[in-house]
Amino acid sequence: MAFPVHDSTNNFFALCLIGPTASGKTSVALDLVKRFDCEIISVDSAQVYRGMDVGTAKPNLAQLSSAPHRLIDIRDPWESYSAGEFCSDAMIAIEEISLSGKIPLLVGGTMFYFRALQQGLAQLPKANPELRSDIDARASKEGWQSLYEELSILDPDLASRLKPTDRQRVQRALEICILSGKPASTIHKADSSEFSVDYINIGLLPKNRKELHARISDRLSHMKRNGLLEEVISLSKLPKIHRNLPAMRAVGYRQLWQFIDGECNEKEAFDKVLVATRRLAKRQLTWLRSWHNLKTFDCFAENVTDNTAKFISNALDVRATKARNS
RNA sequence: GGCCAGGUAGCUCAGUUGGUAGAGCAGCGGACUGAAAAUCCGCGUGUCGGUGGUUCGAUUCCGCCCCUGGCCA
Repeated sequence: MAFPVHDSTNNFFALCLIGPTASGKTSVALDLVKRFDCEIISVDSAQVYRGMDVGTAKPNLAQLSSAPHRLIDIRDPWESYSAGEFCSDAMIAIEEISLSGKIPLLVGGTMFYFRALQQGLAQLPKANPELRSDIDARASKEGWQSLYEELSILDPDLASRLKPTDRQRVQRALEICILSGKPASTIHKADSSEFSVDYINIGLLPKNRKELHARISDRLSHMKRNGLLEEVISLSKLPKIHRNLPAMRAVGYRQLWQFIDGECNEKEAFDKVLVATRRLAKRQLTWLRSWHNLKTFDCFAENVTDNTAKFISNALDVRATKARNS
């Protein structure tokens, strides 16, 4: 990607507001937009899909018109999206917003996207749907163990770090080896392209898990009243949609689809949604626990926005001073 | 009030012919290079209702008490 070269103080920079599901990221972000001249880029693997509004807790139309979000509603639910596509879309957005004189504010909970953007992805071949369905077909005939053994020959190094049961990664690893003709792990080791963007990471974290769980439960009741089930039912009726699509495996959609298909009753389905949401939050917190340069704030404190805003002003001042002195 | 059944992990329950206990679900920890709200890996977290007694030893046997459900009054 063509990207202007800057010295360390003239780099583009961006704010990242990172937190688990139901931590109140959207509300803080909307407040920050009022206080700073920034523009929001969504970092959310589910909100990219059109028509998935209630279940992904997407900002509503009024919110979107007062604070436009980039990278929301950019795919149909029967399409797919990826970390790689996110990286290039986000880089373009960061560049455009910066050149327009505003500050990019990346907001979301898809930690893999944040990671890929900040640390870069290796130059790997992109996803190939035909090859993947070939691999799936072989797996259902021969079993994943046999594909894992094949990977052990093509890329012993990577295979040793994967479990034969981790079918998604085994598939991806095979895909890379087959498409590139070399072991995936050697490409991983090659330098990933670094973009010259400075990121200021702000974490919105619950000070105790119970409170987050309560918030998740309240939000699910709210989603239920707001037609979550109806949303999933109407999506399920679209001709190109089926339950194995990446979009339909998202929390909420997957479990309610089980109810629609008669695999459980409605209450059971909503209970499963609750559990799946808590586990999602737990995995997000695991990422965040070892995140580098993360300034964290209690997401349920009454003055979260003031606290984060104060931190941001301070960071901006430091930057400005540094730029002046160089 | 009487009779019966039960009280074991956060929940539903199993079990110990007396040697301080284990499943499922929930939960917790971790991994993460183009599906990531995905995909995997690991971990029982316990005054066995309370209190006396018998016993080397009681969650288990016995007495009393408390609680819950059912039946009879």
